[in-house]
Amino acid sequence: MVMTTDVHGRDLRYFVTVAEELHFTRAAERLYVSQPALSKQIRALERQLGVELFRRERQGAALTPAGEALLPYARRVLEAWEEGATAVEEVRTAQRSTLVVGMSTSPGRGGLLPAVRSRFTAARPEAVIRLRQVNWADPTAGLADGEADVAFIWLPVPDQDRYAWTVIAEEPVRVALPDTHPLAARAEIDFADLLDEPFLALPESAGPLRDHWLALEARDGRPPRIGAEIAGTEETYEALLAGLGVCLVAAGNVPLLTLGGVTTRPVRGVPPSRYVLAWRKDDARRPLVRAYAEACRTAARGGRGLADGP
Amino acid sequence: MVMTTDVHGRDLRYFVTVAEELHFTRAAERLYVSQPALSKQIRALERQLGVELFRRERQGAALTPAGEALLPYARRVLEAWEEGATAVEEVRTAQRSTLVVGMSTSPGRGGLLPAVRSRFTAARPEAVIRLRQVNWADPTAGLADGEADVAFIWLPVPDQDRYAWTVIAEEPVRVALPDTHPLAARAEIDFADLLDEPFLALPESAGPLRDHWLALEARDGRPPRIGAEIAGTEETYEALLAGLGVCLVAAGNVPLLTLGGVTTRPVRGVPPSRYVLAWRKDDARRPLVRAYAEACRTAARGGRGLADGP
DNA sequence: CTTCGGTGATAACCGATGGTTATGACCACG
DNA sequence: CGTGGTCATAACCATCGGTTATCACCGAAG
Repeated sequence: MVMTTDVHGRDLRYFVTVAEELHFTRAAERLYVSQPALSKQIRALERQLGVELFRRERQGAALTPAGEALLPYARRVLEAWEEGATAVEEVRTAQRSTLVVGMSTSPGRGGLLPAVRSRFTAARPEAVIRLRQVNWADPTAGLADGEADVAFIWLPVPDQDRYAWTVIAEEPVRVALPDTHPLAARAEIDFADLLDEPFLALPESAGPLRDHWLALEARDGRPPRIGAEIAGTEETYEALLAGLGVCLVAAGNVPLLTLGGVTTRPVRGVPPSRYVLAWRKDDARRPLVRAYAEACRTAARGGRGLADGP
Repeated sequence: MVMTTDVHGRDLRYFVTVAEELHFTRAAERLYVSQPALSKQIRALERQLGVELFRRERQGAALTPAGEALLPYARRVLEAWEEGATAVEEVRTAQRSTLVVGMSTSPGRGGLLPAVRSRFTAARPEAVIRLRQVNWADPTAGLADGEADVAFIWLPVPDQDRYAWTVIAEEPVRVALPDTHPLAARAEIDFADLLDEPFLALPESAGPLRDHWLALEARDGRPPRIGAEIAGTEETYEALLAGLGVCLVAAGNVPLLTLGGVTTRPVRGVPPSRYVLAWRKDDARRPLVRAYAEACRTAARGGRGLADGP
């Protein structure tokens, strides 16, 4: 196994140009460098290879056998790199013109998504939207790991200073119970009456959001009973039916759960939840992100006093 | 046309290694560089391409789509370069193990060449000798332009300080004439009697060697008449037959011309000529050159007091 | 024979690059 | 809650790759 040292693409480009011109000064002009710089680099390449590539003569240069041997490979190297750079460039532009929208569940809410989409597409006709449903284990719905560029999520978000958002809705909280649950008979429920109920909880990794849906701040320090962990709509529905526990749910999400056998009731004593479109602060300047956020504000009929944050 | 900037092969090697390890620290170890250096270089490559190649995560790194796209091309670039370097290396070793022997005419002289070859091959069995006949326009028989590594030539050599040599023979000079020439009747000729004869001369480019064979130093400042220029044995023979002029010839080269119709006679008043094996001083350390010179010394029965020079 | 124009090589210099070690922020794990 | 692993950052330094100015060389043209 021969150990070959690395080469700078520039040196090969210089070499090929000199090989084409057979003239250092002219090649230097074509390359927009000074002739001494070119001479030195070619010399360095020769030293690196341990062989002369050109014979310097009065009226220019001539390829040595070694130079002759190298030339086609040098061209191949440059060509391969050019193709690689182009391939990357394509990915780059493709990803610059597609926006991935993360969501934990369907946003629903009376055609919110189509409304945003049509506004967004009007502003950015060339852009492509990809929706991506993300497991509830990730409270940022894909923002954290770069899977999504923007995301429909519930506050609070962990790592608060890495994200910005605009509020879409502030919704009262209801409790979801199996029809068979004793409390299901009541028209409205005090959260105090739920303190001893087993709760369905988001995975640990959801951090403060898990606490939020357990209404930790309304429990006065007493730890909740966890009936099961849930990471998706269907899971939750099945867990409710199975009587593993109850759970809080935003008013706007109620339709996702009330498929039969499950009821929801208003809850007193729990603050409303805020549903937001969020993005990484790093991406705040990306045109597609800005455009989507703007589309979202207007679609949610901005001006109702809903604030951006943080 | 997209303008792609150059890339250093090292950066691609770093990239490929990280892509294989998916782990900066391990990759840095494999590459024998520090982890910060690797991080910085990858970052630089990403900045150059304007795109992230890896997503840094807790337990290592993962390729982004752009990185995924680049990887195969990066491998192709490295591979192409590896092949190119190998090709050059082959040329290098080939040329290091072949010795090109330049000569203006066949050295003849009773099997000199086979004797040198056998001695040389005994010392360097792996080496290959290539003989190369060079036009008389080049008095260094190919040393000057690199066509030959060693050469059998006549002194004086131009650019004296660029070459070294070992003397093979010091031979008396004769004059070659057509049989029909009046002077051909004499057994021996004074050079004074040749002063007005037209001479066959080497090309201008032969420099001092041309003057030598015109015996300029024996003419006392009177310019010679040039009957024709000659650049090869057959040319010379034909020119002599045609009566275009006479010419001086070393005793050892007489057999090359006396094919019929041409005679040679000893000349008084012209110093003997020295036939040498010469090489570029730059090459004085090359093993093959040294070995050939040594073989030449012994084959010419060194110790007869023939000096090396300069 | 000298001058002149054009070749590539060399020198002196300077900012950028690519490496080092030391350190930090972060997070998973006992 | 330390501890050990990740990658990133900082400060520093030698080398690299470029510049301009200049040289040595040689062929062509006065």
